[in-house]
Amino acid sequence: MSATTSSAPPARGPADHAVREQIVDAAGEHFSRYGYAKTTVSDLAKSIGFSKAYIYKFFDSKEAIGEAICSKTLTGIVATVEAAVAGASTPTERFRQMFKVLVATSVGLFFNDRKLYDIAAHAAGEQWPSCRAYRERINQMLTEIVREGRESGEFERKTPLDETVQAIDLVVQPYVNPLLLQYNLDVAEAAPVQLSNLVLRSLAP
Amino acid sequence: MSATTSSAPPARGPADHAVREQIVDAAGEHFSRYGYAKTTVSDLAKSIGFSKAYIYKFFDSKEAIGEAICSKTLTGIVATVEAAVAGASTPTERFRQMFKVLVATSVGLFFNDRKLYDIAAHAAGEQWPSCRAYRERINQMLTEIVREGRESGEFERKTPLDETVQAIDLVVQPYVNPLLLQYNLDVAEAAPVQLSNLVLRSLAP
DNA sequence: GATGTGACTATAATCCTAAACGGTCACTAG
DNA sequence: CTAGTGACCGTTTAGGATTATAGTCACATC
Repeated sequence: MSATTSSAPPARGPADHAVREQIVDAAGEHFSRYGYAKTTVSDLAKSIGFSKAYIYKFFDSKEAIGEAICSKTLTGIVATVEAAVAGASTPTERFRQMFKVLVATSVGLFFNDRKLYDIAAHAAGEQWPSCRAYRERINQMLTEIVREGRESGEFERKTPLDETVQAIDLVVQPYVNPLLLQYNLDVAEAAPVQLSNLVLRSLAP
Repeated sequence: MSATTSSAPPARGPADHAVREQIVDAAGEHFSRYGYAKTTVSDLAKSIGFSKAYIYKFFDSKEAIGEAICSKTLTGIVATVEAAVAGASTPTERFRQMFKVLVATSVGLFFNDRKLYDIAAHAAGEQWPSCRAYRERINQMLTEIVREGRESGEFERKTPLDETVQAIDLVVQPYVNPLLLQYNLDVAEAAPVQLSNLVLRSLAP
């Protein structure tokens, strides 16, 4: 539930402006309903009662609007995961929970808000900044969990932290990256459990 | 360098017949050069000096010809990997080698024979029998390596064998499944090493 | 200076029809 | 019976004209 974006070129016009928010709201609605490709920026303009040209006072391009929506979507997933992880008491449980909820939420997006999912998948393919930020956020969470597990003696300490986290990141990516997840839906239920077990075995002291 | 296929509906006409081989040879040549979509079955017929109709005495469909080519391609990869693994002395080394060579060979196919790679990727997406067989073969190899490692005391024995192998399979899939590999090319060099380390840590007794 | 737009262009999507393609079948030749 | 094919059909594609869209700009209003 944090603010809109994080990185990315700060775009055009004032960063906080009622109209900017109106645009984002309208885009969220339209993109979710009709998809990115089938909503024109004229549609967006019409729905907020301004001309198309005015939109371009706030966003560099249609893609930049897509970025904003994608960022919101991914931020939402992260928030859900953070809430779930907060309820787990040990690093082991936090990892299991994080992986499970991350995948479940993403799969949920796929089935319940497919149009937004498609934007995220496209964004992942094009490596939009929102997706880089998303991946970094996941990496951070992973790092923190492993660090805590090491401090508490729950996880081994010999392997360099970066190396461990990097490898775990590679394990989870196919299920948390929207571009890849869509090809792994058939195992998206079982994989988090099985892979969590494997990862946790690899983390044993 | 083994025979043609393994599973799959046995297709039409006599299984070994000079013309069948001619068709497969011509298809291998054409598909590799011009791609699956851009070669017509008339092209194939012309290049072996028969009519299009005759091709259908041996294959159910153009797709069935694609299957044969895909099967040959994947069988070739497996052969390369088997040769490489044979040279490794311990299960640990066999696993590292298997993962590394499997990915390197697949990446090589991507860059040196893109058209054939694309067929394999498409086949993986559609779960053609050749791809099921390929995946099963990889699973077999994995099973054997883990089993031997357990017997020699190199790997832990508590976790059920199936479970272990299944999880390792999930780890390697994103880099050995042609459909997925193409999205992971940027890490295809580093991933096998990093993930081998993680997997082997998880296998430690 | 801030808010807002209509008129414009170059590119991308859409639509349409003729050609090409996958696949079948009845048939011929030996 | 085996080897082999031309002619045919329903569906998919190619590509070219047409339309829609992203994005800009000079200008208006307050």
